[in-house]
Amino acid sequence: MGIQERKDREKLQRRNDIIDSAEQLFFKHGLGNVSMDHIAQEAELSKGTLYLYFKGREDLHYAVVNRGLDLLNEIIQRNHVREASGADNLLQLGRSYIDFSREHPGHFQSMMLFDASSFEKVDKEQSLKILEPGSPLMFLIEIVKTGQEDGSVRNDISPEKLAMILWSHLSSILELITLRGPLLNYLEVDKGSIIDAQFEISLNGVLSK
Amino acid sequence: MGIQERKDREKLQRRNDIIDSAEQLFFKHGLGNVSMDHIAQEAELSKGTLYLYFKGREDLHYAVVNRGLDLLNEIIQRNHVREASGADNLLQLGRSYIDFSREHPGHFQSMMLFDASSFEKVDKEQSLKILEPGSPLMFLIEIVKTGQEDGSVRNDISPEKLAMILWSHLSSILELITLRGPLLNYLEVDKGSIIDAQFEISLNGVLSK
DNA sequence: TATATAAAATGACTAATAGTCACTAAATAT
DNA sequence: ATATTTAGTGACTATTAGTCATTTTATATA
Repeated sequence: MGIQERKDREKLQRRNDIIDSAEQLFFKHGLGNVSMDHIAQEAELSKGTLYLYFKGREDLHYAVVNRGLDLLNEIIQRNHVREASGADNLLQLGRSYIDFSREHPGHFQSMMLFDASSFEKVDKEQSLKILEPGSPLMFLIEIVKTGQEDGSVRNDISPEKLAMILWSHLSSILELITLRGPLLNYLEVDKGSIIDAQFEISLNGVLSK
Repeated sequence: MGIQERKDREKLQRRNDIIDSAEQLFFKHGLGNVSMDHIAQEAELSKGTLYLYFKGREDLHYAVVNRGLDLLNEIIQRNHVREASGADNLLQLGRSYIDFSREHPGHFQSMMLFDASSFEKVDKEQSLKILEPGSPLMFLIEIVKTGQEDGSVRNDISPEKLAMILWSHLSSILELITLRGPLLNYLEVDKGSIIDAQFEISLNGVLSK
């Protein structure tokens, strides 16, 4: 039935239009300064319609986060070198994440500000993308495994644990730079060099000796 | 003038009573589920009175955070050994922070959930406690300096930078455990051992070789 | 084509809640 | 005893997330 297909396509399109509007406003005015009315107006729809496509504000926010994850994943996949060692790909993945935070600061902030505790408010269908194969985190775990197999990464700690540590470490520094710039300025810490330093420190602790 | 002194004392007392009430409710129901009306009721005051003592909700939240910082600082100072090497005190400070997150989970969460971007909403008077001498972060910087002087800590990176890295790294893992337990469970990562692993990794990268 | 049914969209309405302010009450000074 | 200053009150406003009875539009049917 061709009509149903078109309708599905249009529904998806409308959904994406709404995310476009939300994204644009979030990035422009900051997450906390954008109301559902505001988004509805931008999307040229009534507020009620937003709730036909999203469970609520958090669900819409998470849809934006999901786009960020897709973007990040693209960058990671693009820079991944199948033939390289696990260690090298680890380094590369880190660089990809840093690039992402620089090239898509809005998305990065949106991801950092997504409250972990509001997962229940997110529609189940899109809820666990972070845990799906192909997500940045899952891919990182795979790379750590590869590194442990080729001997370039220490194997006395489980790949999941190592991956979570690496991810948390890098995220925390990027968050520091993105959200707490004034603190770093006050302490006269250079933003570029702190990334390099953190990178060396935590990667070093993860590679084989 | 004795009357003025008593009044000042009573004012401070009232202020502390309000923080007590807020703290209690925050810890019991979670930060996001407590309204100003609720706090006023708990403190047996009218809502308007809260605004005589605090600039707004964020300011009150920060007052709770400030108490947490004081508590953390106490623990850090208690465990500090003046005669020990910088490296040893670094290790000790990390342990103190971990202890704090375990013994005062409410305060720890409250600190983690305090939005860095809302500093402007905080009363100037209590605003920059994090940057005052004697705060955990400033004390950490001092310890790193000591370590660099006694040769136990690498000195090719500024103490401020190293301190920020260490602080961010440990905070991120503790935040992971506190706010994203389900993720760790799903990945079958043990909470206790991930702390140990992260500790080893990031401390190792900071000590002299 | 005209009519019935289903799907999509609307926006006025409710509920919750942060913050304000004109007023009252209590404490202190004269 | 009265005036003045300080502390406290709670009804009110403004904002905004989310709902739902109603309307509009699109599709199916006769």
